[in-house]
Amino acid sequence: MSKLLPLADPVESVACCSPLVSRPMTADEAEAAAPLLKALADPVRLRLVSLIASHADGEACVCDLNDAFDLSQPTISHHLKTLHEAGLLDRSKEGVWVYYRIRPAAFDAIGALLATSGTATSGSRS
Amino acid sequence: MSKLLPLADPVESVACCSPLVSRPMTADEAEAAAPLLKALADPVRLRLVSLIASHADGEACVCDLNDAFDLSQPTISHHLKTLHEAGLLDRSKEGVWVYYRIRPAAFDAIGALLATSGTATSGSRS
DNA sequence: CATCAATATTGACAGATGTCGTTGTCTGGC
DNA sequence: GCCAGACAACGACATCTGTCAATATTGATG
Repeated sequence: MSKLLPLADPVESVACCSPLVSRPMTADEAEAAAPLLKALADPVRLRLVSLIASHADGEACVCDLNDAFDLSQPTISHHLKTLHEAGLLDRSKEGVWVYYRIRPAAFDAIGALLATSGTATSGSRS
Repeated sequence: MSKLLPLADPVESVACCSPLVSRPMTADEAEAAAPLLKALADPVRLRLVSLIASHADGEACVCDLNDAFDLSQPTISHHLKTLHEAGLLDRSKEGVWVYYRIRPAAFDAIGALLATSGTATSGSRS
């Protein structure tokens, strides 16, 4: 499920001038992958994800997140919803509080995507 | 340059419940990183990058790219400009033709970012 | 039950984005 | 010098997005 695109065979990739990926993305694959990146492509949401990831257990309460921004509560709530609907965050309610947790699989998928699109797999020394 | 955020010490990360990253992203870091993702967060641009990456040498002529889509030439040109301005693609003119090439460093940066935000570093088994 | 605190939902609005048609700018060939 | 082809820039337009204020919902508590 995290295999969005087949990478070219490692052996082949090492050779001088072979393509970076074995075949281009299909339109459907692109349509499926774009929403994940879109959800992440906002400074506020990036920080939200980062904040949650930097908490112990990779989960954080909305009340903590609200305080980290100068934005209104509904705005934060909206961004969290966006991330949740994209499948990047899990939600769980505990009493009055709501906790959001990083969903690792989604980030793995994006990682695979990027390794695919560019070169990021094994850190090219630029 | 590709180090957008410091990961938690590997040693610590292995321990049960320590944070995934050593510290959250700053607002400035997020503002800097978001445009890269935003440039990539579009189905057409994803396919463009993918198409270029799947060409030998990781470069492709605009004329080839235009034919792969049902969109107008100006639209493709616009998307290529977006990717170029985000630093994801390099441009070079050869006679009448213009070639776009994957810029690996930019993708490395995004890769580091994601390893940071989520878990994608070492393939978590979901 | 009344009230308060934590989140979500709704509605509104300015600004960004994707697309197109048209026009402009090169470059190479006649 | 002129024309045709490859690509970029411009202007227009509909849609999407981020934000807020106001309101609703839900759970704990007195």
